[in-house]
Amino acid sequence: MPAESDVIQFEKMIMHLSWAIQKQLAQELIEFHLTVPQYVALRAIQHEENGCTMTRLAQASYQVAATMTGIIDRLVDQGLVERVRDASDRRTQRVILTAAGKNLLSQVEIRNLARLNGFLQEMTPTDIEQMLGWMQRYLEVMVEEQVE
Amino acid sequence: MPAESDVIQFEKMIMHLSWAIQKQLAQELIEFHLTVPQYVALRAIQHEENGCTMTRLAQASYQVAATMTGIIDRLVDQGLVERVRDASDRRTQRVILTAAGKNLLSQVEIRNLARLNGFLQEMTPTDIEQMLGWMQRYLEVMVEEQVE
DNA sequence: TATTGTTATACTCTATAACTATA
DNA sequence: TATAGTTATAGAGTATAACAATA
Repeated sequence: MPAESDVIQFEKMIMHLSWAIQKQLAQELIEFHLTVPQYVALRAIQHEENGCTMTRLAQASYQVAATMTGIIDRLVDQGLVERVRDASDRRTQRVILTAAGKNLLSQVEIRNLARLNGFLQEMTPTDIEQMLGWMQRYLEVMVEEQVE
Repeated sequence: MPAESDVIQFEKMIMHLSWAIQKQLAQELIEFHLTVPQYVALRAIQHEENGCTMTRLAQASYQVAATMTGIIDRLVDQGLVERVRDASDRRTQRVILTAAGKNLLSQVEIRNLARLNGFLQEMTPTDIEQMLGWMQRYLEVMVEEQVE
């Protein structure tokens, strides 16, 4: 059983850090003319092979479908994604990345990885494995179990 | 030097986790009629002895002063904080928690700590110390150095 | 009837620029 | 002049409810 003071400090750190990371990400995305929710959506689309349906996109982004509509509208306006009607089920929209969208995502990724190296170079491979495992576990216990 | 694939996986995990934590926090705060920025502000005020100035509050929340005005307005409307003019410098506002504000914060804290215990009980005290150290270091290297 | 997605609406968050009051 | 804070404005994100099209 963990010490009470450690739990309190842990809670404080998680709150501060997750907020700070999001605010700083927002800052960095400005030069790419992206907001954080837009970036989250782009990455969700990127991880799907044949385009991502709006329902899937909403789930992956922890958003309501109506919210996604607005976010995708703005990405379409910027020419970063396109909506394609599914042939087999004409209710479904498949959102796909354009060439410009893929290009922009890889630029942001390069930037992210370069910055992250500054932190990870202090760590041993074992440290990194351990952190990855803990973050994965945190996600399972603290987030995914809650979203029932 | 860390493996390339670990860096990529780490970046992916940090992005996903910090976003997921914030979205889930937002979800939990609904029943307390709070938004995440409001909660962040309340906690910043809590950590100051004699009330928190708007400028300090903006810094602590990584926000612009004008944004804080609106957030504090809504907290005042809810009766959770009050604005008090500083006697020595009448330009300065000191924002303080009301009894209701303190009470609400402690309710949220109880909830947070209870949930966190589910995760931390799997960990040894050494694990927790190590995670705290890494999170602290991440904050220093990846966030605070950037906010020059 | 159920599902997919959008539209309408109302409110919060956000930054920029212009402003007021005080130092 | 400089600083602390607010107001005005415009746009993005957010959820709820009502809706259209398709299954």
